[in-house]
Amino acid sequence: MLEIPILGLLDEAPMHGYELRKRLSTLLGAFHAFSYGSLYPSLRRLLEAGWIDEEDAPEAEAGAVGFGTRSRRGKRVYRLTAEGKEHLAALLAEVGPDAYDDEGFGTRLAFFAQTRSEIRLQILEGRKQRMTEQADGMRSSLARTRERLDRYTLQLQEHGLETADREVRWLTELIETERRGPNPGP
Amino acid sequence: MLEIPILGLLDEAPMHGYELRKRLSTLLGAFHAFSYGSLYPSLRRLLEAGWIDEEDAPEAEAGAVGFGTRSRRGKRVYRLTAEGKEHLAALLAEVGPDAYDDEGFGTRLAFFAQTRSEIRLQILEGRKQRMTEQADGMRSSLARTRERLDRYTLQLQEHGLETADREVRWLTELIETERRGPNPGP
DNA sequence: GGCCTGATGTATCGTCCTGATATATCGACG
DNA sequence: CGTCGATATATCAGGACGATACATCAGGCC
Repeated sequence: MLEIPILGLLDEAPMHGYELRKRLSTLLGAFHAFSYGSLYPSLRRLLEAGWIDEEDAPEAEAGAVGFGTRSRRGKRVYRLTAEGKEHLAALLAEVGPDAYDDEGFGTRLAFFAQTRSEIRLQILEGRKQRMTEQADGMRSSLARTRERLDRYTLQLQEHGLETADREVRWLTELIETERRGPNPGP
Repeated sequence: MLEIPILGLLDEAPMHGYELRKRLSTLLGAFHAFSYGSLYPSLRRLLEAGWIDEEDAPEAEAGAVGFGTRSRRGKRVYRLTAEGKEHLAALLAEVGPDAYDDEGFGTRLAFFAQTRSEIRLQILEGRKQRMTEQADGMRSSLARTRERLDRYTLQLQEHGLETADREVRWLTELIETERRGPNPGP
């Protein structure tokens, strides 16, 4: 879910929902934006888990601070807790399938600066392997069916294949750069 | 939802769910695969709407053919109805926002051969405009924040931007090809 | 002053998808 | 004859998406 991006952004500075959403849209570029329909429920879950808490906003009224009942115009500012910081570190250091798919990889890369170089390399290699497999799968499927496809389906599949191949090359560069100049960890 | 790809595939030949799913995974290449959790409910909805019906499978038993109760091993073969064929044609000829986003465009392109050249051009132009706007948004956001971004976030955003730019160029080529050699409609 | 628009800000709802899981049959291979 | 992988259908819990509702606030405009 939105665990990593929310915790990651709150690690930089306390923030309210609206601002989180704006930052999320630009942060991930290719990896789409998220709607309020997922943002606010996520914040609630993170609150319940204790990873974040609510900072007293200057204008906030006392009494009746339940989720959804707010007397004055409440700007709800969220902040990362100590447990949340630990949890975020654990999530970012996670290697395995989750870290290699589109969303898992994208969100982790966006917060790579907060990880050790060793972990960064493992995630990059895992993602590269995943994308290589995907590209090879598309390539062989295309080779098998090429002559049966109409012009448009063919264009669609070739474009998809080239996109995958390009990502593999990009990852290769990232890996080489990482090996040559291993930035210090967080 | 899965309306277009299911109807489109069934238009080529009657098929059962499992085969639909296999064809869907390869058909769309870049535009991800779909799970059974969305496929079977979609089939049910399409049945209820009357766009498809169930062909008698040779081995199928009589009585109790309700969805979910099947006496013998039931290979349920689906077929496009006349209304379904009309509905599909209407969907494919739809121009507007829905036809320009990732999913809407991908699925329509895969069945472009069943559309008139005029519609094809409109959809390609719409998609191109959409992607151009997206790329420009990323470009200006990147220009504004470039110096504040760490190396990894920068790489992520630049890769996303290049991917968007590449798609615009690809669409430009498709449009030119379409204008030069307007394939006949279906 | 009075009005409107657009940005800020929080929140929920219906519809649908995803990933996991359960169940059963079929063909091939040793 | 047993077992393994492919074929095949189906459901469930959890959660995402898009739309929408509702406020406040700053600024322009007459």
